[in-house]
Amino acid sequence: MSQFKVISLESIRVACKNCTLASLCLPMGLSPEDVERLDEIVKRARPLHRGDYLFREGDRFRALYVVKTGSVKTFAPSSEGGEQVLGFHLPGEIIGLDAIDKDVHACSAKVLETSAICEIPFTRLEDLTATTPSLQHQMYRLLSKEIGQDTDMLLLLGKKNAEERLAAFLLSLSQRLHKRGLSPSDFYLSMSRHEIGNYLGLAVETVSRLFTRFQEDGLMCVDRKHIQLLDLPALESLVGGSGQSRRQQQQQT
Amino acid sequence: MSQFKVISLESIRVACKNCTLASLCLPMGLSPEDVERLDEIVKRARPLHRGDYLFREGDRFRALYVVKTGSVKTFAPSSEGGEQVLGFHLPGEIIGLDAIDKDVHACSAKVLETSAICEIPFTRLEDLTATTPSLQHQMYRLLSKEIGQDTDMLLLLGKKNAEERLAAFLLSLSQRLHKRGLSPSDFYLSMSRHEIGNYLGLAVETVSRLFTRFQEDGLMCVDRKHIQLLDLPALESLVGGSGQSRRQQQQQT
DNA sequence: ACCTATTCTTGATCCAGATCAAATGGCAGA
DNA sequence: TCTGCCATTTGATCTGGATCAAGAATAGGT
Repeated sequence: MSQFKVISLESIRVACKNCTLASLCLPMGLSPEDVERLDEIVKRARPLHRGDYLFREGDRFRALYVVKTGSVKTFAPSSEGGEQVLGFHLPGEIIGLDAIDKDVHACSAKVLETSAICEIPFTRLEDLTATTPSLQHQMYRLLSKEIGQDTDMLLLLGKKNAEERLAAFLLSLSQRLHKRGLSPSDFYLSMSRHEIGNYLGLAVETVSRLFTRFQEDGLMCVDRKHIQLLDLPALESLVGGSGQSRRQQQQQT
Repeated sequence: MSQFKVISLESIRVACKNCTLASLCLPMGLSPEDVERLDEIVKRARPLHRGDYLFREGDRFRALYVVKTGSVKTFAPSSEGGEQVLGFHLPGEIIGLDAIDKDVHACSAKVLETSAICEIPFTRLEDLTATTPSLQHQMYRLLSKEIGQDTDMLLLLGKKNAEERLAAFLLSLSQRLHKRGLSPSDFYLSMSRHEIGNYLGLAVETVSRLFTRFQEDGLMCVDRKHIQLLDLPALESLVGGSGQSRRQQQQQT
């Protein structure tokens, strides 16, 4: 029995060098030898299930996590009991970078559907990057990229209306899935309308109404959690801003 | 004349090891020898004036910038001509981390008042961190901290109302100035109401009205750009959320 | 000191999206 | 298959803060 378990774990043993997501993950641009060394510290890719936590707010920071398959949401408690969804993480995306500073997780990470997650002990990674300049550079880029993404989100929450936000959200998913070799126009939403609304700073009802409207306008086809984007260009022009909707605030400060 | 200039530049030559901001900046926690090495690559702390740019959106990324005195705002163009203020940067704070990933600045940085800025060529810094584990760790923490701050901002824009946003903004300034040895309750705002509103996702008029209201409520004293916070605890309880204002959306997704 | 442009303040009105309310539809568990 | 709970949708109403519209206070330039 315990032997079975070992075998089972071995069978799903991570192998960065064979991972189809390598080009999106840390190994990107590393030499084969460097990937080999990285491979040795990556701990496991055990399957987790909907509702499982990778870590909780307040947990000591130990490792970074990479989604191999499935999806994860991160969220932080807001004042007075509610929560703010901080992000949805798809295959190839790294979770936990925000905890390096304080050595404690300030948010929780919860698995949205059955997922395989790689775990990278941070101390060991740090040691490795100290002797592998290309990996160090990769880490800097990764951290920097995260900042850039947060910036995009600030722009979205600060300047865009409901319609633009949902369109941007759908396009973001589309683009990220596409990079992972999946269909950019046909996918499942592993998160609830509630979570989407929370993430985008909108009420559930608004999200629901927008899905309906986008469908009526022929932009997409919605069936429960199954989404088909029928008119990417139109969605892109929606995000661009203006379109025919209300005038935006033109602040030049 | 050119000799004068050289002397002048020399006189303001950065010396991390003597900098009063060292504990907030990169040298934090470095050994004297490491600081010495860092010192050698920091380029200058030339004085800049209101309206000067450290860099503009689209510029090639070359260096990180640290505010020594004064203040800087960073902002990105939003769709349709407006701009989104991304942050205000006070002494000891580092600017440009978001550009490492793409090697191009996605935002612009503009000086708000006469300021002294240190410039740290990134390539040289990166080389240095590769041979100085403590500095590498410092860099990771720095990048991570930036992500954490963006996260806080997402929470603010996604979940807080106008009153809470402005209170949070004032307290943030207060706390940051305090860390720099300045008064936490008496300071000047180097940015306009417009810029504050833009940053917080509010209209100028709303910011102005809130300043008036906070003053009427005895929370603070506003005279043009001169601010005195009279009741820090009250401001903190405002940020906390609830208070007596409208109920918040309690989303547990 | 004077003039002009800009920033800030204050008041009136409007509206996107939140909130409230209720019906419908899925799905997990027995 | 049935039951009950939760997610989603749809409709009606409400409201915080945006927008519109003037003044008032400042700062900068000459």
